[in-house]
Amino acid sequence: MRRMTARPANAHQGRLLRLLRDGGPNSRAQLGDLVDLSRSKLAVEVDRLLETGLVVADGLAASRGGRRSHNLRLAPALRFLGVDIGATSIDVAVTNAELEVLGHLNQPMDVSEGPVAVFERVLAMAEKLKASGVAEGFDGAGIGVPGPVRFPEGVPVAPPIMPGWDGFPVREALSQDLGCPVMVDNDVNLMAMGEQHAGVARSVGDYLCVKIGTGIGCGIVIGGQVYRGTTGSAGDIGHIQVQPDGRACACGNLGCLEAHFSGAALARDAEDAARSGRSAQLAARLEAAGELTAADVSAAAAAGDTVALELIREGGQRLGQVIAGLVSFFNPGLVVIGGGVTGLGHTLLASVRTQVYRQSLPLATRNLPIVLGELGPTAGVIGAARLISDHVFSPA
Amino acid sequence: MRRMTARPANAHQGRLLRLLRDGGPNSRAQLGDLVDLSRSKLAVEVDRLLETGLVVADGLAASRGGRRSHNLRLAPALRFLGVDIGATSIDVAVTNAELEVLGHLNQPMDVSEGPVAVFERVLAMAEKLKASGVAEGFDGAGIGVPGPVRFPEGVPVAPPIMPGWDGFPVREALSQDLGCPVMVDNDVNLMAMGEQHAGVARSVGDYLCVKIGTGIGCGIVIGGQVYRGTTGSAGDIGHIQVQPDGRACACGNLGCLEAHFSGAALARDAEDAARSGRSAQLAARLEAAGELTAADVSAAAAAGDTVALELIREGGQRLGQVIAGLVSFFNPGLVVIGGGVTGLGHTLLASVRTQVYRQSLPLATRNLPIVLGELGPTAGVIGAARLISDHVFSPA
DNA sequence: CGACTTCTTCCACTCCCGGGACAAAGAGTC
DNA sequence: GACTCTTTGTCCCGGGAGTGGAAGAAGTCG
Repeated sequence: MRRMTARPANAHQGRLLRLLRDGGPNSRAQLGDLVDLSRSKLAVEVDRLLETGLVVADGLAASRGGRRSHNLRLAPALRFLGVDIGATSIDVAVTNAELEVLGHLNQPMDVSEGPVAVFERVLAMAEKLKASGVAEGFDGAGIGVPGPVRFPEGVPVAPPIMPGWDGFPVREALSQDLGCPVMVDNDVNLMAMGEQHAGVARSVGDYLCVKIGTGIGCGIVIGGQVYRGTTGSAGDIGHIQVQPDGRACACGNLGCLEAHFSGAALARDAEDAARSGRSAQLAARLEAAGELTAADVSAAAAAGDTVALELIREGGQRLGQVIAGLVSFFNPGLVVIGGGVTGLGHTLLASVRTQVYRQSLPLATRNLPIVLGELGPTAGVIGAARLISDHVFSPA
Repeated sequence: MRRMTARPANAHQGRLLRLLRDGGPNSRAQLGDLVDLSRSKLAVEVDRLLETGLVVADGLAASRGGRRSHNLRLAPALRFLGVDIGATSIDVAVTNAELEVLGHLNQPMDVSEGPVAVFERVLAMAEKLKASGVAEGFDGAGIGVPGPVRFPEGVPVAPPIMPGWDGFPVREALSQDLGCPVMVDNDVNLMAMGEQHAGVARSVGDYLCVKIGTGIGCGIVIGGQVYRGTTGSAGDIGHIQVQPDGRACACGNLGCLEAHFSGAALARDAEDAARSGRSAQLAARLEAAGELTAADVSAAAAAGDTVALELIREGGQRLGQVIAGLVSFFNPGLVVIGGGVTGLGHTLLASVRTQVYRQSLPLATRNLPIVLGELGPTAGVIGAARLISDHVFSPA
């Protein structure tokens, strides 16, 4: 069932919609303070938005000393679908027009099973959310995939960890199935947008968002906009060399960051440590589970296991080395570290900070916060919703 | 003598001025094809520009099959001053409104002599150019300095190689002395703008411009605009670590790129090679001149000296290592290498290319040209003129 | 209850802009 | 050289967008 969502007729209306999205319900007068339009003009545009149904009246606003104003808010029935496809799991969430998460599902699934199987699952999860009553239909969907994307077309290109996805028309296909507008982007970029919208990066124009999961990627935000590079592969820092003649990487080179530090590398190192008997804790966990993950390392470290701590510390140093270079080059106003292994938390952060503050130039690091993402697994889905809402809230 | 240059009254006029600057003289009709304005509107704006004197009529245009059109061109008396202050020399040039260089002077001078002495010299050079008849006054001046700049104010901040320049109000002071608008930027950024305006980077939106001089810097161009970072120090890649526990750098760290490869490092390596007797050629040059520079290495390499070639090859490898990382991160559409040691030319280029194509991901390098800058020492001054012309040709 | 403030609506006026009509100037053809 | 066709420049009209003032509605505060 196709749902015809109205679109703003001009840039002013788009601006107003985004203000209502980011700032919540607001009165006409307050909007007037923000947008620099004459009262009459503002009234006209608001009336048109009310006509389209994108905006509705919502009671009286608090008085500012005189006549009380009527509040405006985005249509409460608007729903966006945020989908974050990771290497080994899928997150699907439903948000309202203000991008508040109303329902969120997570299921393990290997992305290598291919686009058809994955999207079958995604659609099933979306149906489940609908059935739970949080949505009747969707006005747009944002999709994140763990690899480079040709953004305008919404098609993955040459994704290393996603065999079978190269060239699959994700945007086209899902737009058909869901009956609503769809945008596709790299999962890291979406995390960056999520942290910017609702997380630690609010009010920062230029920043970097490093996501450590199965691999490592970096979202680049410039002037509030995600920068994607010439072919859509910007931020692909997992294969920067951190050690000449270092470990062999799946990409064919030696010493890549990902080979030395990432969810996958950490798990392998931990298993090594367990088998060689260097860490009793890790050995016990290996015994119990049959395999180790980054989460096990995190737990062991929290329990005081020195080998686990050392692994994290060393990884943070590698990561810090790369980030230091990027900071010198890009001079961001903030660095956010997030992703699956954020559980490593402050041990990792301390190690990264030490390395960056030591290696980068003082001018670039003087006021540079390096922090953990605060949204965890919802960063991706919120970013996805944000992506598509930017699209829906822009004139066609 | 203050020269009051008119400014465009609106964005349309600015657009037209920049079109005339970049495309040369043009007829109304051709401009109409480019700007998507109605003929009436275009006529009005052109008339106003003619009134201000920024644009003048210039004979008849070639016929396109019907009535011939009158050509328009930017006022032939407009003059921009481009100043490129390097670590050890100063370039000053005068351009017309189309940014063609009408006169160019170069003098050796050490930037460490301080801003007052340097600008005295700059003003003298500007006077000399005036005296030679290429200009009567200046409608704007762009200044490049070898260090980070707080761009909006036009003030150098914490420049490592420019003691005494920190906080010196360059823009303010020169604007007073020259009696025209002045903009200040990092020399590397100006080189990037120069190569974009008149060099190899025409028609490329996102690219990197690596300048190798006494130090090493990198201009970052995104969507045709220079990116300067949060504090104006973006592109400062000279102190990215290329070797853990490598050579000591003036900045206090170990293994910085600049310590291993730059004009200064190359000269030092060459002297070592000469003294230790490994290279007869270099020894002879050292004997003759008393000291060696990057140019000597370049000349020796051209003459077939294997030690010099090896130095260049090794340096290119270091540089390529860093560029490979930046390419993965930034995914540019082009990489330009320029600066004083471009004389090292194709030996260096080959070495860099090898390293980048081997280390970066195929998706990022698939269509990535890595080339030498084609403007040489004029890139900086043209970029400076471009900077200020963008300012002058924008509505106030 | 009255003075003052804030918010909303209405309206007249201005300005911008697009497009059509027309004239001017050239090219090409016979 | 006359004629047609095309391109270019100019003029004018009408529609639409936007501004700011004024008046009215709905509050607060003393």
